[in-house]
Amino acid sequence: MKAIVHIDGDAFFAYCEVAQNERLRGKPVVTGQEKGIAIAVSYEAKARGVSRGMLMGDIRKLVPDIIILPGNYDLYKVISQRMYRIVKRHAPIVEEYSVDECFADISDQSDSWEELVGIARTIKRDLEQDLGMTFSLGLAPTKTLAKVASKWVKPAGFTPMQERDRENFLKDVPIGAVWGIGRAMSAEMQKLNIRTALEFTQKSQSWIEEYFSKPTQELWYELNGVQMHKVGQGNLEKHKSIRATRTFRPPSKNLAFILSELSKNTEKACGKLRKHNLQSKNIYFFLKTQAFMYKGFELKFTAPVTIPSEIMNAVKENIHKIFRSDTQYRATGVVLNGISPASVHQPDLFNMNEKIDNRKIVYENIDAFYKKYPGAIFLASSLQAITQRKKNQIKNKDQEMHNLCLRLGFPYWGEAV
DNA sequence: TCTGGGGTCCTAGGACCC
DNA sequence: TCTGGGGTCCTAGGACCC
Repeated sequence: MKAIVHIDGDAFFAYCEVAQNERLRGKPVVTGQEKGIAIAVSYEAKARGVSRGMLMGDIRKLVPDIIILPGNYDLYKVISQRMYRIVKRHAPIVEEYSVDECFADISDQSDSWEELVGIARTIKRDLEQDLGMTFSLGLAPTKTLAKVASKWVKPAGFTPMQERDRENFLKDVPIGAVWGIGRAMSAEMQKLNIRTALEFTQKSQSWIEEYFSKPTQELWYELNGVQMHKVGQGNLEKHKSIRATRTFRPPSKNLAFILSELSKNTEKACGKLRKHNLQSKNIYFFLKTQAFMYKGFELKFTAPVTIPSEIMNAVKENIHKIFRSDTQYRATGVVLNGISPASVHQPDLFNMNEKIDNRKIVYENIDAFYKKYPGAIFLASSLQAITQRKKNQIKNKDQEMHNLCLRLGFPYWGEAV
């Protein structure tokens, strides 16, 4: 018998804060102070009308005694790792799906449904006792059904879904609420007169194969209780790509400004790359137009890179392939693909290693310095992006550090680096 | 919701090759 | 070789997720 548990932390970031500070318990709490919008909302705050994405100013008006906290992502990560450890005590196969969610395959633990339910309950009890916060769990024959089940009762819910009650659940699930059905697919389903998950599952296999592509076909099987997606044991640490993007306002058609935004994003992405001791070979950079269209270009390096100025030189050479001076852009982004551990050093033919190594040493120093004074160092090519923020009166940590940097007379690191 | 940021996976269609 | 058919590889962009 297939038995998959889906485990979902309730308003995870908010209750991590509560678990760390008992005085917050029972009070309305939101995180996201540094972004100015609510990122996580405790159920006490939800009960009083606060929702995700709401502006902090509006929240204060609505709930004067609200507790607003900045995100503490290191803390959430530590608690997340404890969560995985607890689940792994009871299940051999655990997929770390996101910081607050995981799947566990307990199929082989027992042939009795009652016992499987017992195991899931034990996982829930241990999580809540050890971590001081609540979780919602679903137990079902496939991952997709387990997702439906864990959402059924929230917060602190536990919902077992056996094959025989599957249809009873699915008749009340709007098709757009199913994991894997987004806005576009949802609209298509409406056109085909499919409103609920049950209606979708009742279509014939041949009909599904005619109308939908692979991912949606797999969803059909999953919702019909046939496992298509195994619980993988992948670790979130192994990323395949690293990305940095930023939206700016107002939109711009100024090439120099856009290049400076790309430079900023490149520095950010490379910082993350070096922090994880990785290197990248394929770098994709893109512009996002005001009309939400993307135009991008992929740079392929023969030897892996970790250093922003090398990338920016190539970006500048190629930007004209995607940039149109008559188009307004609202964001830029840089994606590092082809990632490998930095220790795998590819010797290159032209004996450039010495030069590269010197730069690496400089950047090792920069990374150490950055830890002490976040935001204090950046490429000269990022300068315009930073001064633009000043114009926009955006007060944030970066800006403060920039001012501090000016006051203290730190040098800017130019492209000579 | 006129729309943030960081990820993954899929696919149509172009390039290239018999 | 004005022109068929079919395979493979690659990439830009779409769709979805948290």
